[in-house]
Amino acid sequence: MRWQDIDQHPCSVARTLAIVGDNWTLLVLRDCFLGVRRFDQFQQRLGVTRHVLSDRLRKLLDGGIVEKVAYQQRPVREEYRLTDRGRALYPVIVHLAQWGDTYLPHPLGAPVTRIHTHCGAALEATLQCSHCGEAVEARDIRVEENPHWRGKLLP
Amino acid sequence: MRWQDIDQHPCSVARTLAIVGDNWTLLVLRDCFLGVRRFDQFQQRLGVTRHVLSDRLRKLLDGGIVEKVAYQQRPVREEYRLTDRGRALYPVIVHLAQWGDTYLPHPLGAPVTRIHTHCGAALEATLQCSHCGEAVEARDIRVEENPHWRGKLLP
DNA sequence: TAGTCTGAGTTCCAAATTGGAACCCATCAA
DNA sequence: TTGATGGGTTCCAATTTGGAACTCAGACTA
Repeated sequence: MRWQDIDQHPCSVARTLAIVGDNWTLLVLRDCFLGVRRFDQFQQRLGVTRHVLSDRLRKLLDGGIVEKVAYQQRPVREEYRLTDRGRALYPVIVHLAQWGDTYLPHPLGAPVTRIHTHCGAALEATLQCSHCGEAVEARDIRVEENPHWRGKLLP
Repeated sequence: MRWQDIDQHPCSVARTLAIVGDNWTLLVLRDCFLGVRRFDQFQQRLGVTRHVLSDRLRKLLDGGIVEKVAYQQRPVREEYRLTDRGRALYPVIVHLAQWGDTYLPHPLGAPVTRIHTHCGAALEATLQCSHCGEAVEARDIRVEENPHWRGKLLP
């Protein structure tokens, strides 16, 4: 199968990754959440080549994760801003950052700390069940296949 | 910059993505969490070519995310199992799946439901602050640069 | 005893994608 | 008039991928 066909897949993870699962795209998103908005700024920070960046930003646009907003007329200059859909991916970035901080620590410490502005504490995200409020680990989860795909998706 | 150099980066997200941020690797991980363990099973489910799969599994091994365990002797056959480090990536997969279910819904509904075995409810993960217990959104977070990189990492 | 099957890869080649660099275009500023 | 600036596109060589075939060790089968 080609990578470009995975957006056809019934799995939600696969369809999501068809937009953001690419080598550079999650780093572009990380930068979006740090407030980066302009093409050249992404390019300099990531060191990715310009046409790859151009292609990835187009995919994020097509997926509705960022939108182009003109920040000046004459000459028209546009920047890329996260949409609400895009901001909903924040937990993914936070958990990737936390995993890295925990398991691949940098000798000089974590480069940034995320502060929850409402309470002032450093954010430590855990997977929590919104029903019972308990912290959830992978072993506490059972996966149920929905009737239409019975026997087709699970191993 | 080459993609292969991003593991040098001070950013924890970048270093994490150096291991899992590849086109196919997060799908391999998704399958790990569904219980897939054997080379041919990954290969058939993903449709990825064998040498790409071989390469990705090696990176997951090197990153300590999976380990090889012999499930029979003579001939020795080994399977790939998640380590504790690997299981700690579960929130990433869960949030990717939830995002896909919400924003790229499949006409036939979500393919699988994750049930929290302790309480029996379908898991709906939210990003929560472990200090105050409140649900956290991207706009509620302020990023603080740690002293050593002052002025170098943030835009 | 030869032939075939299985699991887990490795090797080969053509096709697609990337990295690097240069180029383009509209506008502003000197 | 020349040169920046921002946001790209175009070109080519080098790398990576997709697809298919091959390997290898042991087991099963007739």
